[in-house]
Amino acid sequence: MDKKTRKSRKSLTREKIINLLKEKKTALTHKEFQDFFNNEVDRVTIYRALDFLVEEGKLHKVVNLEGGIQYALCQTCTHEKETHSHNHVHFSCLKCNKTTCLENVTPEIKLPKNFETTDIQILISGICDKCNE
Amino acid sequence: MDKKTRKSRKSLTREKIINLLKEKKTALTHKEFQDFFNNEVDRVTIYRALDFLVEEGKLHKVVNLEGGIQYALCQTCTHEKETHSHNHVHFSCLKCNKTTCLENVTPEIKLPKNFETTDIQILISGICDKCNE
DNA sequence: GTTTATGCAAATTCTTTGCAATACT
DNA sequence: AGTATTGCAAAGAATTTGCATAAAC
Repeated sequence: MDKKTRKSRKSLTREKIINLLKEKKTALTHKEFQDFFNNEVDRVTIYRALDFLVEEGKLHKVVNLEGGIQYALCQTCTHEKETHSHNHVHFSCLKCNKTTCLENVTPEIKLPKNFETTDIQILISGICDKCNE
Repeated sequence: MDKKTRKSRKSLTREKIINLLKEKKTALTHKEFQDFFNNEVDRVTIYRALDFLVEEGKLHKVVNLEGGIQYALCQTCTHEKETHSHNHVHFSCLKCNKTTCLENVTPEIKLPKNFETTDIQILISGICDKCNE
């Protein structure tokens, strides 16, 4: 169904996804949702719920350095759909494996003459503050 | 076979891959190689040749904003394997669809306290200089 | 009652593995 | 001759599609 004309209803799966993301405070892959839900939710349902939430602007996709897709609940992203911006940094810790948004890091990138930026995605892998003691 | 002990031989597929990348001057996906080779080369062979070249350090993987994997021939990357670094910018033009390395752009990213960087990948999509007139 | 959300089966696509044949050195 | 490369078949993983049932409004 078309995104525009569709009327959404209460969906247990979508609620579970949002709640899990709030609890874990990290971006998760489709497989991880499946595992956390103990396979009680059909994978197709998870695929569809994730797509729905991305379309709605509640989640966004994060691509990790290996090309794997994770879904994140970004504070700054969830509010205003129009100014929905991704030029912040996604950090993936090699130790605890958590992927998070570094909301406050806003890098400056000077492009050569005549290049125009539409979207930026920055992926950093390394050790996060919690694992680095 | 192990990367270390292997002795490489002349490979038509690998040559074709390198030549195509030099000609196109853009990062390509596995599928694009297949198409450009008119399916004359088996896809498995392409997979293996690409892996080989990445291991050898001749190519590197670029993950695009949708999670698709492309293979690029970066000037700065091809030479010294040890200093092989990816913290430069990959630019993907929305008009001509070419993905290129902006070799000279070296952004400064200040991470919060106690974060340690191992690898950075920066993807920018927009309009490239050639399309922007 | 109508439309959305879900589950199951199956189709499709992407990638990897095994093995025999071929080609390079 | 010995080993790396290639092609083919097939296995395996990831994702999508179709349709019937269940749930929301």
